[in-house]
Amino acid sequence: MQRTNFAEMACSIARTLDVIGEPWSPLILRDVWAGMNRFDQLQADLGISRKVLTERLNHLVDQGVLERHPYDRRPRYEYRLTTKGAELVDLLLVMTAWGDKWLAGQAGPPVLYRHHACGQISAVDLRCAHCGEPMHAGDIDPLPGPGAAG
Amino acid sequence: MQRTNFAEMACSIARTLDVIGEPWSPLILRDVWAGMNRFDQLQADLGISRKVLTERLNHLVDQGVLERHPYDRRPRYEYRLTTKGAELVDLLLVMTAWGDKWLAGQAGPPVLYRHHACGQISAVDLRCAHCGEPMHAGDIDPLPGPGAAG
DNA sequence: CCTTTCGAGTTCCTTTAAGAGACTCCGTAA
DNA sequence: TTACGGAGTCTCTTAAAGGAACTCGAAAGG
Repeated sequence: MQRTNFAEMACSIARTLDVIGEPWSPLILRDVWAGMNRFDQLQADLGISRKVLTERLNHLVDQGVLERHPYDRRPRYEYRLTTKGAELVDLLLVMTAWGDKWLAGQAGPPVLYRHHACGQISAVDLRCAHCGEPMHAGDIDPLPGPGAAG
Repeated sequence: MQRTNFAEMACSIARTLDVIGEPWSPLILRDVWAGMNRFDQLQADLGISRKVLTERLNHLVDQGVLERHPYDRRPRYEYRLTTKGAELVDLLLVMTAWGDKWLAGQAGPPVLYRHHACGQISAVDLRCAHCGEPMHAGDIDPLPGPGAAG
């Protein structure tokens, strides 16, 4: 497909999609976060085509989400999350919470998260960074910002 | 392309991607949330192909994320978020927060959100649903859950 | 020294999806 | 009776995903 370029849109959602919106990219991020750092590990775990994996890894490195670290005298690299990439994992946590609630069915969630601070199995909850109260779709009004188009 | 089916994977991230992971779907959701409820409005605002818009809307309705509401005696429908869909907007808020921080550049965020509870321009912050402390990539350990594969 | 092996890509080919734009269909209004 | 508006549908071109075989470089082993 000749895909539309989301990066140029005056919308942070579209721009974020340009970084991790392609098929497989969020799952690659998930795996790297979970400690799968090498090409063949990722390829085997995901069952992704090697060609596509190469493209995705290059893109994620170009975008500053992943870094290549040599681990051998041969040209061998591990992929690790940058700070920018680690903060993208928040997105995965929210996807997990939504998928667990709406798509897991009788079997229940495939993965549970234990929170270090309290030691409990838990999920993420969205709060206002300013007042700490819940912040969801119906709790906010969008306004044009400084970077608005036009 | 013959795309891999994410819905069957034992992973809530993959399953969520099966619902809104296709190109354009998050932007359609954004527009519907912002009050663009009709086919031609969406098509004009996004610049998306009519064929692809039809496919995406059908899929989102099938998945229970959007609902069709007749608004005319002719076969005319408005698309509205279901509860399931409105909760997906959380994902968009997190994408916005990340994009605003890492991709907005000098111009600043294209859109600002005012929080009803406190009246301030703010962004979302992830907290543990159990203890209320911050919950991010480094604050948790994944464990196998009841719906784990195999 | 010659051959294997291993990990990380790269190349080639087929299939499927996105983009673009014209066309259809149906009720209403002029 | 014709024109119009809104929501799709059809067709064709281009690009991307899947799959599998191939390459390449450094080490290891006989």
